Amino acid sequence: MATRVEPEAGPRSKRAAILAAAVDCFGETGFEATKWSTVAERVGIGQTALYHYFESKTHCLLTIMRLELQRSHDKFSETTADVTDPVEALRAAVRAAYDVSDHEILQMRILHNHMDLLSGPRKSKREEAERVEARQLVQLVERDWTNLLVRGMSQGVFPLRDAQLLGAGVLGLIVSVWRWYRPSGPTPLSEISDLIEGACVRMVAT
Amino acid sequence: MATRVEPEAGPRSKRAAILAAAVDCFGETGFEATKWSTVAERVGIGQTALYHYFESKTHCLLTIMRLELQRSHDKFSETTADVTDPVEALRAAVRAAYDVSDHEILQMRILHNHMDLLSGPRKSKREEAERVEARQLVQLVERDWTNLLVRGMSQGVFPLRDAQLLGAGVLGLIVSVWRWYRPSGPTPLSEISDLIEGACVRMVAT
DNA sequence: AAACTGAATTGAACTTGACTCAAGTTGATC
DNA sequence: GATCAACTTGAGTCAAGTTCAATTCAGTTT
Repeated sequence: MATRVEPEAGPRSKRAAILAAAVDCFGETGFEATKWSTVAERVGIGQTALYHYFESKTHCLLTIMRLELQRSHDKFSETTADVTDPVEALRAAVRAAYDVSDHEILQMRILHNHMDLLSGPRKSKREEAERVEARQLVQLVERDWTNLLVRGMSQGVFPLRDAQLLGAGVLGLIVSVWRWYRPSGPTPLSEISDLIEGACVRMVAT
Repeated sequence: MATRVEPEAGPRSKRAAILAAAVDCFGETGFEATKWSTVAERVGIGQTALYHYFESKTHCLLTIMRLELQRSHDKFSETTADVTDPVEALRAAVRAAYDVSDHEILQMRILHNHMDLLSGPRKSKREEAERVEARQLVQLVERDWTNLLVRGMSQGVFPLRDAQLLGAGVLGLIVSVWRWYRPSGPTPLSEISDLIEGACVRMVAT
């Protein structure tokens, strides 16, 4: 496990502040709709100072996406590591997917609203580096879910099916929520979590 | 049911050609990545001629989205109209959702990659009109699925659950495919359709 | 303390691509 | 062949992202 070192070292670096502000702006206003200069304003620096930390607005977006993917994968691993029963592991994984802060909800929204960015190659070096890394993390997360299903199937707990396809389905079902969910909305996240948890179990274990 | 009259009347109108070209470009290259002028080129007209038909690039996108939503709703209605058994209706609806041409696949991709556009209001009149109409169609499609579930639940065929939330889940699961599916990919759409059909039935009817 | 260093920051100019406008062309109809 | 609406264009404007050379700042060396 080579843990990446985020370049946030310098004590007067505003990288973290920029990322936080960008998540707020991109998440609430939308990536295209938010002016890059607005992010600078919110941090309290000039527009051009942003380019000291990120090569472009898109580079910042890709970084946010990669960080969120990393977080998702890590949380999945932590949560399911010590659960042997496949059904319980599945339940725990779904619950973990919805055990998130408001800020993380925004990151989810940003991530899934811009997944298409990961398909085509980018022109600049650093953007492309982030894209490739994010792309790999997507595959890693997909494999996380596939493996969970494979484990259950080989134990005879889940009926045999195309684990990869079904895993994509489960994952798709879970993340589809971030398209429409708003913390201010009428349905509490806990209720959603419960319903999706049940749905996933039925989908996989029936 | 007031059926909208698409302004494609004039015999030398290139509106349909523009829409078709835009679907190809936006679907393959992505909306942001494709230059508006490229669409004009592909149709064989000057860039400014586009503005005779669409107020803006975004207006064209919103129109594509609305048309696709209309198509989805119509297809759902046609398919489920004469099926009384809820389980069979559900199966038929899922199958219909994946019974699409290559061009329609692109439209799906475009639609679901830009759903977020429908949340915030637009500045210009015609864009806003398309947005509102699309927004209503989204709700209509959601209601289509919810009603299908409600019908099954009240008949005692489906266990009682939050039909609206479960409907959103089913719909989310189905459309999540358009994020990653490519006709050139390894998995044929028929296989995906079968797996999702089964998954939906288990999710809802178990 | 003065000199030095690299990180951080800035204002002004540049680039790109969406969009506007005034003027022109085309084709159906009378 | 005159008229009118639909359609098309060239020559621009404008907004927002980006580049770059010059500058400030904080910490380190001498």
